[in-house]
Amino acid sequence: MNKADKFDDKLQDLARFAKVLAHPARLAILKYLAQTKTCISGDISDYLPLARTTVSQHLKELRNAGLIQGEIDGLKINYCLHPSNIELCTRMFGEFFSEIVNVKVVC
Amino acid sequence: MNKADKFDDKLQDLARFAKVLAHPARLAILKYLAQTKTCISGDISDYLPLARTTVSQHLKELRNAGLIQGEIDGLKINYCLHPSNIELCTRMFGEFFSEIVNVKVVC
DNA sequence: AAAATGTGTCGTATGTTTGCGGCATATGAA
DNA sequence: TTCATATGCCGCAAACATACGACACATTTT
Repeated sequence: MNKADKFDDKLQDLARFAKVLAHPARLAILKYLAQTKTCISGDISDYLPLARTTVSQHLKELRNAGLIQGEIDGLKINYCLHPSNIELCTRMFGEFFSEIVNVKVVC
Repeated sequence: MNKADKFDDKLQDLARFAKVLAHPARLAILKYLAQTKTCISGDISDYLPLARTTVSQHLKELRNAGLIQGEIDGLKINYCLHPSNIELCTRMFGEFFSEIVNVKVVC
């Protein structure tokens, strides 16, 4: 029943990124990681009003989308932003918006 | 069970915009409207591989988010982008990305 | 007045997301 | 070896999104 795959690849990729960004917890995690440079999953669940497992799931989605990466450090996992993919995402949104912003309109 | 409202207002607003953009059909509609300047719902469902009612629902979400507007013209409704809100959305994403892009990272 | 047209809303089936407790695993400390 | 810690994955329940046919409604056209 999902017809999303009948659309242009570029739009699908952008929609996938948008979906990952479509939850305040994930936006908050990205901002937090931008501040802290790196931190562990437990720090994030202390910081956010969410259970540890819930944060873990959000981290998974961010990782799947390539927006963050994790580095194992003994018992802990240090999470960081994934700069090149953040940049790709930034560029893709920028390009999309440039196509629809400042369009003269009739109504 | 929805804890999304425990987050910062700004992040919630951005997440709401992201959610609307998180479907290729809605991205396609926005691009199509940017091209055509204005068109009716039937034109869009002819253009996209979706049923008329499905398009109608997507249009509703875009309208609710303020990204498009409709003007009644007799029997038809001419849809257009909503330039000021598109610009707001562009700005909000731009601001968010500027906070997380080009962050030096340790892993 | 009757038919055609362009839309919107409703109901429904199916699929996806969200939040979380419980369990498993893996590293490090006692 | 035994215990504590950090984390991930599983499974569930509730909520939400997606797609669409059937219907209703208003405005044109005939």
